[in-house]
Parts: sequence; C-alpha cells; structure tokens
Amino acid sequence: MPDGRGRPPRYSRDELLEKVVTVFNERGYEATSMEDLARATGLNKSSFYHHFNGKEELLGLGVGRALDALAAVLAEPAACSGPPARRLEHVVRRTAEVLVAELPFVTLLLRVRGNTEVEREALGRRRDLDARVADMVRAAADAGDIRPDIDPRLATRLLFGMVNSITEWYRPDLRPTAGPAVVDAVVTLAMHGLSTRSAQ
Amino acid sequence: MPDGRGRPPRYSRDELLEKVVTVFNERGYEATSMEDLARATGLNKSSFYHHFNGKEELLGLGVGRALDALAAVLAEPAACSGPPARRLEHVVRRTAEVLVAELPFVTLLLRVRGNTEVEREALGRRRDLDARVADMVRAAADAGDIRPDIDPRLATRLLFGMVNSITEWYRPDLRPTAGPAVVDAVVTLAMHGLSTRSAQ
DNA sequence: TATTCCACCAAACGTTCGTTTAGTTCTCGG
DNA sequence: CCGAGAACTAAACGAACGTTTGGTGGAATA
Repeated sequence: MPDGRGRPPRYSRDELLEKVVTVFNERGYEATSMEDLARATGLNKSSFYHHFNGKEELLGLGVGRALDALAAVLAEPAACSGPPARRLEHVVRRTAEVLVAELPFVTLLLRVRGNTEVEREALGRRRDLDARVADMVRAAADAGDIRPDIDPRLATRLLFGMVNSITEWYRPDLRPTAGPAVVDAVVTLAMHGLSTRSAQ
Repeated sequence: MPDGRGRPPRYSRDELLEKVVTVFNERGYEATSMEDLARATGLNKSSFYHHFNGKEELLGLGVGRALDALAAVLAEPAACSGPPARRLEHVVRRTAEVLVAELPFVTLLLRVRGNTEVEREALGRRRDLDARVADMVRAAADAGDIRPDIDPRLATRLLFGMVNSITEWYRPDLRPTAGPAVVDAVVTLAMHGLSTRSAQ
C-alpha cells in the first residue's frame, strides 16, 4: 500500500513494461541487454531492480499479459456457445483483435523458445489454448461447416499461423487506422480463401 | 583444392552447418553459445574456427541457403509466365515445398531480426522476394482471379504468413511423410479458405 | 621413413553480461 | 524542518561469452 511518501516514480510499472517489451521485440529478448533497456527508458540499468526482480521477470510479465488476453477470448460467451463454425469465426476475429490491441506483448509471446522455466511455462499455457481451439475446429468439421478434407489439427495450425503472422508485419505507428481492415481481411481469407472461384 | 593430405574431417562443412542451424533454431541464435554448438557436434568449440570464421558467418551461411532456395522458386518457368493466378498458386505451392525441404534453414531466416549487418542484408534480400510476390498478387487481382476486396499487399502478407507458419510447428522427425499433405493443405486453404459455403 | 598439411584441441584472452552493493536525491507526513 | 521512505544511481562483482594462441596427432605424399 503506497502511502505517498518518497520520490514519485517517473514511469508506472505498466509504462516501464510496455517500453521494455518493445525493445525486446526490436532486438530479440536474448540480444537485449539491461543497458539497452536503460537507454530506452532513461533510467539507470540498476534501477530496474527496484521495480522488477530481473530480466526474466520482465519477460514473464510480458508474455503473461498476452496469455491473459488470449485466454479471455476463449472465455467470452460467443466462444462458448452456438454452432461450432460461429464460435470458431468469433475466436478468429477476437484473437486478431487482441493481436492488434496487445501487439508487443503477443509478439513477445510468439517468439518464446523454451530456454528457461518462465518460457516453458508460457509455452505450456499457449499449448493449452491451442488445444481448445483445435477442439473447436474439429467440432466445426464434424458439423459439416468447414471442409472435411483437411485434418483439423493441421487446419488449426495454418489458420492461426495466418492470424499470428500479424505480429510479423503490422506496425500501428505506420498505419494507425488499419487495424479493423486487417482483422476483416484475416476473417475473410481464413473462411473463404483468396480465390474468386467457388470452393472445393 | 583439397589434395587429400592431412587428417580427414569428421563432418563436411555442409553437415556441420546443418547441425549448427538446428541448434540455432532450438535455442535461438543469440542464446546459442559456441559451447552449445561444440556439444551438439562433438567438436571442441575452438575447432569451428578452422571451418568457419565465426558465429556470425554460420548465421550468414544458414540464411543464405534459405534465400537461395526461395529465390530459385521465383526463377522457375512456371513462376514467370502464364496467367497471374496460376503463377501465384505455383509460387505458393513451391514455397511451401521449399519450407518443408529446407526447414531448418528457412526457420532460421524467418527469425532474423536485423541486429547485425549480416542480418540486415538477409532482411533486405527477403524484402526483395516479398515485393516480387506482392506484384504477382496485384496482377492476379487486376485479372479478376482473386478477390478484389482485400488490398494485395495485405493479402500477400497474410498468405505468406500462413505458408511461413509451417516452420513454427512442422517437425518432419515426428511425421516424416506428412510433407505433401501439409503442402496440399496450404494451397487449398490459401485459395478456397476453410468454409464449405461458397465464396464472398 | 621423413615431411607436409590438415583436423582438432586446451587454455587463456578481453569483453560484456545480469546482478549486487552501498550509497544519494527527492518528497511528504509529522 | 526533521526524518522516514521511495526512486534512483555509480561502481563493481563473478560468470559466461566469442575469439585467439600455440600446439598435438594422424593420414597422405614423396
């Protein structure tokens, strides 16, 4: 409980984390030194240890925020009831929206490789989310709403491969209003493909 | 010109490079130490300096092999002539095949961030390839063969976001014969989408 | 067999890393 | 205005990094 005494901080914990995660994404987590973080925030590199326990905690908080946002999508009512195809389309759209809204955090999450315990735990949580989506795709295939000629697990991976690729190229600072167009394009391409010819 | 004299090498340069690139992909390039490479190959870490000039050259050779393979696809006759939509479908299929065939090298390429000159040059070569594919998508849109309601550049990014996602999850050691099925699924999903309903 | 050349290695080098220690500066409650 | 407490910093720490040095051992040539 902060009682107001002491020097006021220049940045809140959340502001610091956002800047830190941005640098992690520019340079890569391993290639980012505490010096780099200090330069980006204007703080001394040792000052981080008053706000966070170390570099790995910064990573854990960053990927945790992404995982929380993605898990929240699967908990939404429209993702839990209704025809499987509708639920799936909702999850695709909302996941794309979360990627756009929480871009740096999800970008960090998608690059985790599993070198440390923090990273392996993040990969585990991500696998759980992926499995729940794969079940949704399977249900939609069983209901005949999506093409039966592609293995549901394979379809899930390609589908979310496309969705997740948003983090590879979408830069909101270059086209700040492009977010909704990106989300619409993802949903359209995922469901109907590129071709103007009819399906099959 | 090797004249056969001296102790024969345990591994060829190409064999070494393949093992090295695999470790780079498991741990991430920055997180991989020369000790890690030594352990994976059975060589002493200083022995690498008789085959390569250093860690960064290993990276450059790895991503170079991926870029050469991808550039070769765009130079194939079927990618250079015929209706734009046919050329595009050919490039999608062949790119997916190259990803499967040269998986570790393309995986390494797709994770490059641009921290060094070697990495920035690789990013530049990759941008050139992407631009040529984007021109192909634009031509197919102008010809009316693919849906006109999505910006060609955006469509290119999402399309190859899906294709490139193969490197994120395809593991040939787990399902050695799954390659062709993956390629077919990519082409089908890219062109026609998931839905069994007709387009639009 | 003597020579040559290549593959390989042990040890050490200078540098940079994440982190710790021991403080200083600033703000506010009393 | 005093003292508590929080934000912040300079300097230094041991460890790990990529690389260099100086050399050993073994196979082919002559």
